[in-house]
Amino acid sequence: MPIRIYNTLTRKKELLQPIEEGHVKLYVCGITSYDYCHIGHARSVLVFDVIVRYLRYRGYKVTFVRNFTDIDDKIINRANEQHVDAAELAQRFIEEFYVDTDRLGVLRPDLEPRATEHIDEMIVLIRELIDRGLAYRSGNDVYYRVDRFADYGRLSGRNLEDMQAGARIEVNEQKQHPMDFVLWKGSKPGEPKWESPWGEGRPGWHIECSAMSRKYLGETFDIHGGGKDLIFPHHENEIAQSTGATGKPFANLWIHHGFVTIHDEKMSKSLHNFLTIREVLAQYPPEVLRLLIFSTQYRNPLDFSAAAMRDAEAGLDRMYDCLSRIAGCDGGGDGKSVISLKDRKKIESLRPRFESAMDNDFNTARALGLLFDTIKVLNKVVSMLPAQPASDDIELLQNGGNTVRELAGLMGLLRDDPAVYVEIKKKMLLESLDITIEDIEKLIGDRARARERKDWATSDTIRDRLLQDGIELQDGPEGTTWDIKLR
RNA sequence: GGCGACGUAGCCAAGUGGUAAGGCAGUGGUCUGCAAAACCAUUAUUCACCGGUUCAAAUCCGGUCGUCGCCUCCA
Repeated sequence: MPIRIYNTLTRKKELLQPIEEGHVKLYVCGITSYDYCHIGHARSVLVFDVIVRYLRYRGYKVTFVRNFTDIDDKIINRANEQHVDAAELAQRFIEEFYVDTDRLGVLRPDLEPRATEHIDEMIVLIRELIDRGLAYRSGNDVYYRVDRFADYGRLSGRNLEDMQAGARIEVNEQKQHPMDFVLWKGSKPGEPKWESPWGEGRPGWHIECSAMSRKYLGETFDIHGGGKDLIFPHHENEIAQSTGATGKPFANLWIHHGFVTIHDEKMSKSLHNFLTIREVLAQYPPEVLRLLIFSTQYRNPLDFSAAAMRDAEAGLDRMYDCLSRIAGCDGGGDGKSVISLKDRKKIESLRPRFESAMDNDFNTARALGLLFDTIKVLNKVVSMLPAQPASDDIELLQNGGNTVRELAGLMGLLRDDPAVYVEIKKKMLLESLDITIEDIEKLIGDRARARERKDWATSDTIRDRLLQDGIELQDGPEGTTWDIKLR
């Protein structure tokens, strides 16, 4: 079965047909490193993480390049505010980026080029554009001449007239056309700068991706990705630069994911409504955020809220509980199978159904639904099992559980041992409560003695008291266990 | 103003012509001293609204309303 991907350029789902048989070349726009990453960045990183993992699972070789923008106005401004060196600031937040993405269990790309390490390649590209009449020098800057590039606006579905009509751009005397964009910026005193044929300066934002993708993936490659907000102007300008310079198509497929919203508004630095990855991970296990993000197809908006995280957490618990239950079902005998043909088929057909969901534009929401659907059947089977279950049934359960875990793993889910997952969560939640494990255990002991004398009033008082602290008691055949009550 | 996306149960969310996946919450049951947890079962005659095409529409076409995004830095 072929993989179909929605292509922003054509607004249709298209078959993935790598230029080089079996080898997908993917370029994704990474962060500008001047601050901590928010969960919108997390979505970007996680969406491409699952895409890369899935393509590899499907047998493709994937060369995955994601850049760091480590020089730009925002970095310079922030560095000035904090009285630090711009390069140091950029380096620091690249390191913080790794702290966050490592905690999320994100695979590192094959190559992570930085803008400042590719100034020479950018200069070469700008020269080519000047030679072809697509760029011009103006003062200390170099600009791209948009009206010379016939396809300008194709990716974002606009034309120059429309854009000018609604443009909120300030008039710049240096530009021949208001929509022209800067390729090289002459530096002002005190700013980071590099030598160039046009004097000291620094590159414009868009040119780095054209230069670096060309260097590592070639003039034409398979997939270029990023957030929807990059379609215009960033990706539009990349196409103008790259195709302008080479005369060849740039990327064949463009993947753009939707935004994370809060109260249905886009999360962004300028609106000050963002939550950083680390703020969220201080409250929830990383896989909860992954589950939330993959519960919606990547192109749709995703509204973040505590309620949504709670739901995701409950769902993840359900997944782990199922695995843990299956792990407890060992020792098959030669009893009769209790699994119906229908249930057996459902369990055994998970993989092809999962693949067909993912083949259809990486529909993780549907894929997760299939996983839960299988979990429902697995749970049912476990509950039907007699004392001496048939070894065939045990084998089917274990295979089913293993398949669930393997496929969930493509989304970076169910990677913990179920028992470990529970422990980590308990520890995390206990830290936010005003009670120690010793206190809890002492009260459980008191209550056990009360229960022995059938003093239900005392027993219930203790239980209620603990519940007020967020501790939930569970009486079982082997004594009383406790758990943190979910938010 | 231009361009685009979306509107499916209380909430989230699949479904892109063949008679509504899944999760959370709710309800009933099993279990329990009573609970909780867990498991099982169950929950939309209907897909914003109005028209049209079709044997058949949540899915296609036209219109209306609503929400959001891009056109400035943004994942």
